Amino acid sequence: MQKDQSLTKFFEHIRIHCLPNLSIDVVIFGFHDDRLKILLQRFFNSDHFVLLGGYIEKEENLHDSAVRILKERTGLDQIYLEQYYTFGDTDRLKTDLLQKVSRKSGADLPDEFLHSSRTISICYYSLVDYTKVKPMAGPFSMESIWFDIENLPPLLFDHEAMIQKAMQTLQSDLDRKLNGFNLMGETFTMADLQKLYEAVLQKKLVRTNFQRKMLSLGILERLEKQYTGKAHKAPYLYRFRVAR
Amino acid sequence: MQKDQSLTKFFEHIRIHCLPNLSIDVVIFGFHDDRLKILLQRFFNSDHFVLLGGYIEKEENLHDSAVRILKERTGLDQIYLEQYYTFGDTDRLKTDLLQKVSRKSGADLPDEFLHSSRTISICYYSLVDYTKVKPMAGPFSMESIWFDIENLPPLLFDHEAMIQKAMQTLQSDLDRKLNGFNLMGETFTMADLQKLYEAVLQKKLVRTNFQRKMLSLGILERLEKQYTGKAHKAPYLYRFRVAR
DNA sequence: GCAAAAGTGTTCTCCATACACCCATGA
DNA sequence: TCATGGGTGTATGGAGAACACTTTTGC
Repeated sequence: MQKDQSLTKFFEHIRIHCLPNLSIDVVIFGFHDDRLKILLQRFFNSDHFVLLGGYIEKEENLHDSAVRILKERTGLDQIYLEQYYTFGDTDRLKTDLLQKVSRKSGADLPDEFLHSSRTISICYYSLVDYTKVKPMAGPFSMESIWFDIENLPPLLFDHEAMIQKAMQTLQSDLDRKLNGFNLMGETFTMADLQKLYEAVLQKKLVRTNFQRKMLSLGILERLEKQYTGKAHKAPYLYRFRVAR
Repeated sequence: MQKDQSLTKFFEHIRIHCLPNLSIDVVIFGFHDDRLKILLQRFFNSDHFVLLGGYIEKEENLHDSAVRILKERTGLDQIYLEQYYTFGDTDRLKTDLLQKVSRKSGADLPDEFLHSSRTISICYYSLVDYTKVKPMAGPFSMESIWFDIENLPPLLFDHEAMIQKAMQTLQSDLDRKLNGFNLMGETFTMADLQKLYEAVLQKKLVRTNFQRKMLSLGILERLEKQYTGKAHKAPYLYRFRVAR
């Protein structure tokens, strides 16, 4: 494996072209099987995971940087991204745990990681259409995996706190910014939408009132009925009316 | 004037002890004469102003850094601080304007400013008791002045956008976090409090309903009446009931 | 007593909740 | 015709808006 060499090259590239002491991490939310999911990448070959992230090029706007990182790793364009917090505690990298994990997994981490200098991370959360994401490998990992928000694997650094704060932000943004729609596909039933809201807010909602509330927003376009072959009334499909 | 020399020393100190490419800026809100105010510092001897800010020491937590900067410049301890956004566009320093202002004012700015490298600024807003602030001089300025939010002076960099976003954040935080109280003194009348809310939300509120709403929160303690000598009913004084 | 401001009571509307009811579908 | 889920109607309660009313104060 020439992992070592390519990683060294990677870090050299970062050192030359990117801002020191800074990184971007992105909490990528998706929705599938009635559950809210987060896309994480395995940290080398360990049993720990981390958020997708990257570094900021010297001549690149912050937001553009987050967009680029996401595009590189998910193949997605036109992504919904929201900056929500910047994490900068001196002990946020938890290097003790990092070294333990690295030893245990036999990963041959470069010094840049094991004794990494202080890094401040600007965090974004992103809402994506789960079905459209094609996870791609990153420099620290061969695989990216979707995890249930309820059932996350062990995480490195302060990425658990990042996810928690992203979740809180999403919850309080959901009604105000109506951005939950970015998690859905092109068309969907009212039941789908309700399940999404329930997954984000982590509580049950009353079906009939939810329907009225959504319709009263005036942003849904009712399409034809969806006949599923199930023994009950066929639900309407809806689409988001694009603001013009 | 040995401004040049001390500034050079200051920047050398920064280069050694602080993180490169990063800064902190703080929007300091106060309330006086029924108006919402912001504390700004004159940029050298120019007619332009900037937010109070500073740099992050290499071994200092982000929040601690903001606290230190505020304490150095206002003398305040126990300050209400909230991180709200990180600004990082490549053109945010608006160096064209900076150079023009510098030439016009005859300020002899060090190269670090005129051709300053990319800086990403982590922004906080702070709510302080106006009467307790004793503005102190900073490295770039002799004077700090309170300005009406409605009547700000010309600003450098992207500090106008920072203030605007801080204002939006404060407005939407006001009801949810009930942090407006940090802008008031120890005791106050209901009319004082209403004027504060009106200044922040920039709209008139209905007196009678405002009173009921505030009292129903259960966080106000009613004290003795305040006899002002005016020819009308004396209002009660209130104090914030500290959570125990 | 009067004007001005503070405090309280009352009504109305709106929205969220809760729940009853009917409708459509396929077995 | 029955079970299941989808869609609509309706009663209720609480919060906010609007406004009438009373109380207190110093002149």
